[in-house]
Amino acid sequence: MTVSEAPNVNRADCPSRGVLEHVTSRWGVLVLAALLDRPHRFSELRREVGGVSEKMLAQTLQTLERDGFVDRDAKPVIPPRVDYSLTPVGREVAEQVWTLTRWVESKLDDVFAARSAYDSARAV
Amino acid sequence: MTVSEAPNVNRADCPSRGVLEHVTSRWGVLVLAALLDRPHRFSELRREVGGVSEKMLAQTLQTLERDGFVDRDAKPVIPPRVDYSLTPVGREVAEQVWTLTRWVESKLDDVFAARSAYDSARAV
DNA sequence: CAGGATCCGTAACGATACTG
DNA sequence: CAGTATCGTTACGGATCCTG
Repeated sequence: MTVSEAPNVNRADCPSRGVLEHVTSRWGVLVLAALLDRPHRFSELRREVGGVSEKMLAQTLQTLERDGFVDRDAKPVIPPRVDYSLTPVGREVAEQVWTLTRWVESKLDDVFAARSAYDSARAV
Repeated sequence: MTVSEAPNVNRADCPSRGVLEHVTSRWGVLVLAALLDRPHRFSELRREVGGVSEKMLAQTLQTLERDGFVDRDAKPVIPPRVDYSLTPVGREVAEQVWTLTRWVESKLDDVFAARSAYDSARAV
């Protein structure tokens, strides 16, 4: 857990940075959380995530698919039907991220209290 | 865009989103990782993180301090000396984020393999 | 229905200069 | 040394239109 054990990690251009960014991005966490529940179609995800544009949802899904976290199953039917689900490794990340998210939520009260203290200490 | 339809936690404007963003941001993770090792001064952090501008480091530290994750100890001396360290709750987040980061790194090979497969499948 | 292509505004970021 | 202030750029995200 010490940084000195992995010095190269502490760099902005570390390759893990990109992956971490993908799974913790604004829409990434929400998509992973939704897929953690069950597979979803494109429009289902759009509705469940809420507030995401088509462009960003498609982009998010593509990067997650490319990283090997999401499986895309496009059925050759009319009208098109595409199902998204988590790969085994994708399920692992999703659970980690979701755990972190839950933890953050459990500490929200502390955070808000800290913010109030911080703000009132500066409000002259 | 009506987000109000979204029933569960899966909402873009969820309050935990902001906090999560702060601790998983580009510089946030690196600052937390550095402070997990030991307290640092401002310029120490700048050197250790590497590639961060003064502006972004200051901003990152302020956000983390406001959320109650980082403690700022400014000593009234000339020249100024400011030490940053993790609060108890800050240490918890830092460990969580650091765990996630290491996990991502342990899966980097899989990710790169998945990317190669994805790219070569489209290169045609 | 699923997504590509395009246009465009904002705000995040970096570099620099300046201050207590 | 530890920041703040200002400015220019970029890239991210949203809205819209279009297609298989």
